[in-house]
Amino acid sequence: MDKTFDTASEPEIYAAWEAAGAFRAGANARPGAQPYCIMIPPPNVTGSLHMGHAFNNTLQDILIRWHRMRGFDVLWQPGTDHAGIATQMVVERALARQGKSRRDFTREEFLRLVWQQKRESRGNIIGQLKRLGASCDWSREAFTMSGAPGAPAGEEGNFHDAVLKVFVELYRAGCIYRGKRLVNWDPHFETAISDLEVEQVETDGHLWRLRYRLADGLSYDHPVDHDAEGRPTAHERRDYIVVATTRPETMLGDTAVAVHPDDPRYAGLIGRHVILPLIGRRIPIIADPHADPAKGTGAVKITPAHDFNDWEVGQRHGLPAINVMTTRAAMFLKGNTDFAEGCDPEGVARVIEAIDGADRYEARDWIVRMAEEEGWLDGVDPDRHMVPHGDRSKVAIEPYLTDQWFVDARRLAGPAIEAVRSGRTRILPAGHEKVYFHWMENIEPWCISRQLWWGHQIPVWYDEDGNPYCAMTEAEAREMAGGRALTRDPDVLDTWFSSALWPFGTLGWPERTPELARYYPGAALVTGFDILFFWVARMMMMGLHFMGEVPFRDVYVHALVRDEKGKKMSKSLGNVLDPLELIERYGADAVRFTLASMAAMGRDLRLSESRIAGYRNFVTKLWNAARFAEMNGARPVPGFDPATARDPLNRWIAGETNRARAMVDAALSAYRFNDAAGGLYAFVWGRVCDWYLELAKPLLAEDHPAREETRATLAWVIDRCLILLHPFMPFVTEALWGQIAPRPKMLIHADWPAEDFADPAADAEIGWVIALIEEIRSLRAELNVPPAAQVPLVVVEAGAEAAARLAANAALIGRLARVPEMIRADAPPRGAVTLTVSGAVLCLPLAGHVDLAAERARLAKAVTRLEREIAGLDAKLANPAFLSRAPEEVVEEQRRRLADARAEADRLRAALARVEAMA
RNA sequence: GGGCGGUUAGCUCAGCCGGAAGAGCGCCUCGCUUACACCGAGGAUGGCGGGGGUUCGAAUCCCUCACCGCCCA
Repeated sequence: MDKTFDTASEPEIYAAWEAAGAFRAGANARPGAQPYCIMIPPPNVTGSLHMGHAFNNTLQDILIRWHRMRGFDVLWQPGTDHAGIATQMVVERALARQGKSRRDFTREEFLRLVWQQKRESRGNIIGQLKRLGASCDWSREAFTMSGAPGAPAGEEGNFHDAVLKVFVELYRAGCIYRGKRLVNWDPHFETAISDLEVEQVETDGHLWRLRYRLADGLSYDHPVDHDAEGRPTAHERRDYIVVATTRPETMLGDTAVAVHPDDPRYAGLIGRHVILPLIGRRIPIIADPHADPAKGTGAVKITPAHDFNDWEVGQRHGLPAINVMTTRAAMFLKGNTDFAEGCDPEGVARVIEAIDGADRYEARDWIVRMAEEEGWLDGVDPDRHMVPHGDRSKVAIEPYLTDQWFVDARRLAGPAIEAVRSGRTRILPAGHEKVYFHWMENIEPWCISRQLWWGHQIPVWYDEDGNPYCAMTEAEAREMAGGRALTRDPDVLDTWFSSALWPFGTLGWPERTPELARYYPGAALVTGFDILFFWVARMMMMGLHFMGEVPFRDVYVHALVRDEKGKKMSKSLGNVLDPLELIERYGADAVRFTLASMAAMGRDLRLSESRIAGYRNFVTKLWNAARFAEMNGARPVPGFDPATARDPLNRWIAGETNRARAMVDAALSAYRFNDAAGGLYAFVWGRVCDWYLELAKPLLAEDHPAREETRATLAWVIDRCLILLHPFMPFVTEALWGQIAPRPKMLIHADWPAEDFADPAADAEIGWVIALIEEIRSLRAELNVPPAAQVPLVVVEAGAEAAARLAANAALIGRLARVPEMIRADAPPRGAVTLTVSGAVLCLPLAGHVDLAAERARLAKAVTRLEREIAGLDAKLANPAFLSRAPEEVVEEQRRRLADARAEADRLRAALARVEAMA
């Protein structure tokens, strides 16, 4: 065996699992097994594996492998989603490099290109998941566009049917409708996006104050000074009203000015009119609570077609909505009759001349300049405010008035709220339930149409009069239309609309497949907090509506992976740790184990490379433990039961092993991955390697009577380590499993143990021996005894139990504590150092080696510490309130501690006295 | 503005249904003892963010303040 595990062999191991069909649904299931199903959060088909994916899929793989070994009927359903905007963007960018755009192609031609892109990209992310060790059933790989018209060979799933069926049924149930609404419009991609795809970005901008002249020669007194109570003390005569805005360019679409109904400053102006600068449109001054008297000037311009709040105001007051922009957020003025109506033709002509077709920001600059030149700019203040941006395009989104399709989410939300409230689906950590409820209870209509080509085209056809016919096929729609000529709605559905069907669409729905019956609902969903709304909430709604049952029992929401400084990893910050690079350097096992051990519930994790290196060392440690076993002839003995071992050491490690197994089971059942990983680390390194292997060395000597038993136990322990670690570190464990012995099954299908063995007497004995060895080592090191010095152990007093333990373990103690012999004596020899072990008085005669000053310091320090503890315990036990109110066992515990501390302090004081006598 | 989370050893973090402050990494001192130097042995290091309170007892529960982060307006 080599000295380290070669991580370059990980892909071969993966290939062996795949070749054996080890990941197939139901593989290793025991007869009558319960199903255990996890749906992978489908990564974007054009994406590549980032830390979040690595984390998310590591956790899923741990759960999956653990259940598979326990004999459940396991399905880990993999797949990708078609990521409408992102994928179309990839193809359009490639075309742009050739100086082409999608408009140079027909829709069918373009889609062929996208499918080609999909097939090329798909291998990326899937290959990366495989590199991580994800044991998904790849034979069932799904895709959210499978079976769509134009899908090439190999893409003939029926997901498209499922999506259309869901649309048609929701439409017929009245849960989907079309309407002209203000939507979040992405001017870069020229499509509507949903509320959730909008990011609010705090931006430094300005608040411009514009003077709108009052119509009809009107003027009013505006307060310009106030006394302490806020009563106006001075006024100014104005023939204009000042509105404050962060977006002057939208003024061309203004249809009112709003003031607060209770704002005394403007009370007299309500119902009057102003004349819009530049174009001379006459618009009313209205009273609406949307105007905030404390903000800006208290008067706001109202542009219903370009602002959500203004849209609401417009609805309340019956204002017209004038759209002044194109789908690219350039000014749309020429030939815009809504815009020109009622305006001064000269002004309109001038504005068209200056900024028609100009970008919204150029238009802003021009308008501000005009305001300055013409004297209607009242002032400018810097203003930091939130600007909505498209989460994909990163450009400022434009509220835009168009016809779009919406899901009446409110109707679907009810059952989804109830399911979590009643506990049919648990959200972990529970804190996220609150967030879920809050969002669900305030849910807004969901805009599901996208002005893209790549996606599920909306199954609605229109006749010449614009009447819609919603059906699964055009033929059906035509029948509904009485044979009239139809044209199909060109828009496609939001990708999340199809992802919402993932839990049942991947299992064959709308067909009633056996898989659907067996694996729905899933056991768990493992996902990041960021898509709780995008995805989880929508799966809940769709699952309940179409399956009548929740899509999963547990939702484990994990945290975000950040860089070591706590920053969110992002490409623009350049702080991205590439999981594949880390895997290349440290191996997938180390990366996985790191992620698992940092997966404390509900807390973000900061990933640092040194931590990964530490767990790479752990892989090596395990490897060398197995190597040690091999070198000592420890081979697995079929049917060996460590409960039959006689030596306490072997019985002890058997108990430790079973406790470790129980710990892992408990931790994983509660999704406490970090506890499981940390506990395994402590067990394998801290118990098995540091103690069992060392203590076993004497027993493995050629002539030792317990040799065979110890070999068998050692092999058994190593096997158990491999089994327990396998869900976390699948590669190195599988490699060792195969190397150690020929096996009937690969480790991935090994049976997870369930026995419950413990021998308290052996535990107590070995615990005592370990404590003694630690004590001796510690003393020698602190007193600067040369490592090579051989010092005997002097037994001054020993109870029956201690004497027996000493006798039985003399060889182990001698080797690990470097005491070649044990001597009996009636009193501590002069210059001997006393050990503190229970049930015996033992010393080390260090007269010749000891550094007296160091020893005196050591003892004095220990005595001081004990005295402090004794004083504290004394005070506690002297407190009548404590004695009467604290539980009996707690009081007892304190008494015991006090007695122990006193006894030890006495011993140390005696030792200190001897040292001082020698000095 | 509303909500949520964080503040524990030099660093990254556990512990938080209240009863002796923990891990990993780093650091210091020893050590090539035939599994492992990606190692072994030993060691140092903590007003558990500040202030109040509840309690016999608080890192853990309550209130409050400060700073940091996230989500929603």
